[in-house]
Amino acid sequence: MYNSYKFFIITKEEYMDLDKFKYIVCIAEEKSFTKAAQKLYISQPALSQYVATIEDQFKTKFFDRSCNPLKLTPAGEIFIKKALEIINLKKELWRDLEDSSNNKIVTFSIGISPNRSPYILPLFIP
Amino acid sequence: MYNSYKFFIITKEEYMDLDKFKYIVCIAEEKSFTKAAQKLYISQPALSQYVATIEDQFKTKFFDRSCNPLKLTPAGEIFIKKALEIINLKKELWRDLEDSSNNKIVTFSIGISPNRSPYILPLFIP
DNA sequence: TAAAAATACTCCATAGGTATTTTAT
DNA sequence: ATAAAATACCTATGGAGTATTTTTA
Repeated sequence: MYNSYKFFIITKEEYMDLDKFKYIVCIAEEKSFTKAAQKLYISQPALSQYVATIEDQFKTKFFDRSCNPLKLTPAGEIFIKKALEIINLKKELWRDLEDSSNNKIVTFSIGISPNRSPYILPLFIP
Repeated sequence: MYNSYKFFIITKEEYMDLDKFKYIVCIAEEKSFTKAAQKLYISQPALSQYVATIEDQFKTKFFDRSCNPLKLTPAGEIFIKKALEIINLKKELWRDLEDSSNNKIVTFSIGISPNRSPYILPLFIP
């Protein structure tokens, strides 16, 4: 008879910082780590390390550094495409929440006679 | 004559960890910080702190804790809705990259006589 | 009064910095 | 030879833990 084992495979969850997707996008735009780092106000090594980390996570290279200027790999293309969609949704999220937050702030009650309100209230609507 | 000043307003960029969006979703589903924390395999205080941080960033509350079970605020509803879309796009990103990665792995060359290839090659195509 | 969320603190993992080396034109 | 990316190493921020104190039904 065989022993029975239970394995709990702890897969360290990938780390996905939405705001750093723009790092990859910026490198692709600038076609350079150094220039992208300047635009992003971070150091070039920090950017290289970030890319290395995320490339390791996906077990793929996003950039072909063997040519100058560097260019996107097919995986890089895929990443950029979806990343832009995600970044866009994030912006929508921010906008929606700011809208709702602003609406909340300007929510107030006006004491006004019912027969005059049709003339006054439209003035408040932009 | 007045002195002239230059102000560099450093707005600490919001921190958006895509993978933690599910924290908010989970709390909404479980209607409880404690239960959500258990499901997420983190401590309840860690979860409370995360929510506090992100609520501060958005300057809005996502949950109304004044009732039991707690419920989503309007801002919370907005967050969940967009967060689910973003989480879904993230899954697509993973899937797309894994697809491309798998394709790369199985890319190989076969030495085969041209006249036999029409019969053999189809066997490799799923 | 009991269950759940918030607070206080501590610790450590890691993002990002500087200095340097390696690589590619 | 020069410019750009990678590597080595260090520091400090903040995410997550334990212990404890408010809350609210």
